[in-house]
Amino acid sequence: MNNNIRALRTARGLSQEALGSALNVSRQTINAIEAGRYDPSLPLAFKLARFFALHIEDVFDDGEETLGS
Amino acid sequence: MNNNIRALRTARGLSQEALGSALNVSRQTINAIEAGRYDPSLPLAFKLARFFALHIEDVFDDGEETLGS
DNA sequence: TCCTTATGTAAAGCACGCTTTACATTTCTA
DNA sequence: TAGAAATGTAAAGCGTGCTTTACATAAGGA
Repeated sequence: MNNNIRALRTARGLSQEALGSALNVSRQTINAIEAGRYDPSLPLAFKLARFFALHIEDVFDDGEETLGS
Repeated sequence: MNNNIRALRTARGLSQEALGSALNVSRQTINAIEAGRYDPSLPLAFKLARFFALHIEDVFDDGEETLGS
């Protein structure tokens, strides 16, 4: 599962720590997700997408064919 | 985390077993998710939403304020 | 250069997602 | 009303999501 989190975060000038704090997760969790070491839980995926005002499918990509919009 | 899976599934005349098979998960996994006993992993949430041709946010609801569309 | 901030990563530990096996109950249908 | 299909649920076991603690490295500002 790939994701855009690093790009979205840095575009907003946020550190991993700041993003983690905003979402109530540790900076290591943000780092691991950005690095692709593991996928977030569904609740955390919701928080991340909502934080960036995007759909989950616009933040994460599971590599399968996507919907028309 | 609430979800519409039971309604979406039965609207299509599928058993839990049939849906599980289509997504390569066990019927117990479908049952547990429908019953709200646990949330699916993010990859399984992608599969479920894609199966029903919906966005993840249209299948699952984490109870927080949602986006404009 | 020194200090601070940011990042990368590792280990131990706990909680949960998903499996298989198994059994009970409900519901449909012949 | 009997049998089959569907559903509900439980337990054991494995992998992983996330935590805290800890240490190392990189980069920027005074």
